[in-house]
Amino acid sequence: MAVKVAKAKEKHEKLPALLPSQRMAILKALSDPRRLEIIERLSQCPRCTACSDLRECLPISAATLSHHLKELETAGLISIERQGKFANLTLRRDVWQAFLESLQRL
Amino acid sequence: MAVKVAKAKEKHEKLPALLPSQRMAILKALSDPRRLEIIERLSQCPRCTACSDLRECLPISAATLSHHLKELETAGLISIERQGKFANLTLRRDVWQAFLESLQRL
DNA sequence: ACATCAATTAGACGGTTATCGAAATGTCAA
DNA sequence: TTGACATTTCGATAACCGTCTAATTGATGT
Repeated sequence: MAVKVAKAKEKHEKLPALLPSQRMAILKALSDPRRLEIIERLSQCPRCTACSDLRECLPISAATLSHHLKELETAGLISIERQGKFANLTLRRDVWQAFLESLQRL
Repeated sequence: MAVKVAKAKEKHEKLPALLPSQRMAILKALSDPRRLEIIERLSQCPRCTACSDLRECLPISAATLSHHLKELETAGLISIERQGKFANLTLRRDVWQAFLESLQRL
């Protein structure tokens, strides 16, 4: 999923512009306060141990958090790297940048 | 409503940063395909005669369009200038710019 | 005054979504 | 193996939201 984006990041290639449908998916994903806060926190930490850390800040159940994370992942904004019991989240800064540019281009 | 923004535009002042609540309101407003398309169209035309023009493009009833316009106005993204029977819409480009910057600042 | 037209409001309906508790899955350590 | 722990999935519930039709408001021209 969203393979091109990951490859482009590794190879320092220029990202293709976001499709309108991808832009819409991201906007929908950002239209919830908890999800926006997750993105904000991920953007501040270079690495963020997942739910464990996030659940200390957000007043939601583990189930709800898991739901939001899946939404963000589906929208392409974060990647979830599972390691044993835990899950590490990272903001996809290249996708985020492409998203901002697609809004600037209007 | 959003008086400071309008004044700042006229006087070429620097806009204050968006409050988190304003940013959230704008994100919510943009999370609907029709509203995003309205913003897109407004950004292309320097002046856009309201519902008359928009309804030719959007497959929605007048009532639904009116609802969406009110949402965009409440979020601060557009201003509606009523002249007799008609309503003229304009994108608040200063608010839009402030919104983009508040996302870049993350 | 009246008819017409643009836009808004009111009210209802159906689909979507955020949320939870409970159960399931999977991992690690003793 | 067994138990504890992190995360996900399931099923249900309540609130929200986009949409419509019908009725209303307000302005214009005859």
